[in-house]
Amino acid sequence: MATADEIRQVALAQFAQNGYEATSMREIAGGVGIKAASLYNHFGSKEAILWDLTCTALTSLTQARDEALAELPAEASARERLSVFIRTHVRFHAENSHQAMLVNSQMTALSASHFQQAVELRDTYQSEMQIILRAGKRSGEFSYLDLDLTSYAILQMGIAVSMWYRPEGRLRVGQVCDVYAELAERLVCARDPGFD
Amino acid sequence: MATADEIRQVALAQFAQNGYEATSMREIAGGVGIKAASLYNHFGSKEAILWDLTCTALTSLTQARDEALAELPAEASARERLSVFIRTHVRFHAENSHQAMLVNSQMTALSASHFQQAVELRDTYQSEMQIILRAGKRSGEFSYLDLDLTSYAILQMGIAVSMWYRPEGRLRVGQVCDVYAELAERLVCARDPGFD
DNA sequence: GTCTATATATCGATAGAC
DNA sequence: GTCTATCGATATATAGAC
Repeated sequence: MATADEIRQVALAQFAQNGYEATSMREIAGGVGIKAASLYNHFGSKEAILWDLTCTALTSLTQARDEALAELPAEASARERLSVFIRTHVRFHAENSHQAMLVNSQMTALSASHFQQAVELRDTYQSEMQIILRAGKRSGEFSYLDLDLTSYAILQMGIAVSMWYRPEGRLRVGQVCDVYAELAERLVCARDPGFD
Repeated sequence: MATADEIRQVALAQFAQNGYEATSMREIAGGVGIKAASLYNHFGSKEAILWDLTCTALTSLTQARDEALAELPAEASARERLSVFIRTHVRFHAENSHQAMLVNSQMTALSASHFQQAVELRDTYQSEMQIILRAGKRSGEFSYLDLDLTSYAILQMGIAVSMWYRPEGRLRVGQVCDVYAELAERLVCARDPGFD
């Protein structure tokens, strides 16, 4: 593997587990097997590493969701779209917990400019959930009290999976996705679109 | 206010907003209006401040929940108990967002011994949710696929309120509690206990 | 591209005067 | 209980040899 990628891998694990501020360039270098000064041949600063990792995490998450939704037929119901979204969302947070924890708790360590860009990427990702919820209410499939709060609740349930899921645990990742798809449908009182 | 309490107030805000590692003793002292060395007349170390704040936050949260549940009659239904729990939970996270964010993202900065004690306090708090969910399933009020995941989901929805709720926002805290009580009931398919 | 050596700054914490 | 002064460690980052 290229050295830059080894640095990404080690830094991601350490930032996610111990926090950005609590991780030193020496510790990252030690994990790679080089000296701290050599890191600067690959990244201009410590913050540049964090920004690289944050960008990759947010775009990977969005791309995974977009690819999954693109496989649905154009006439797919809101219920189907919600199911695909939440399953991809939960699977990503289970299988990429370090990337998820980085985005969830280390973004404040970014520079002001990078932080703003990261917030925009995250908001773009989350806005698709509200589009689906609105469409489902319009079609009569969904019923909910508040769009913002319901969308936050659905997304947050899945984000938390990154904090407890372990591959060797009681449930396979597919089972976890099944449960959360059911929970999300309950939050919007999902009904079959042909119910009327 | 006693100086120790002023230190608690300033440190809580700075730890929650910028993170424990990113906050220096000089910055805390500056917020109080004293010099960094004077902090050590009130707390033995920086970690002692974090531990003090974490303990207070976790016991306050548990106490608020216990007091609210204690006001219910002994024969209260699981549905009523869930409603009181989630409303107290959400209200605390909305009105004490700094304490909530401290517990949610700075606990890893504690010493190993203190971290373990904090995890136990948090688990004790969360276990009551599972007791209510089990009772509701037994009585036929609730229906859910997985106890652990459903309880995580309910608690996590409310925890996230601390990250976005603003007193000057669109909804009063009471309205937010109403919406989340409804969302929690949906997650367990809550029905009136006298339905059969 | 990695190394040693180092610059410069800041960290948590202590000593001792007042 | 607050202050000034400072210790020793460690931080990010750079310079220059190889």
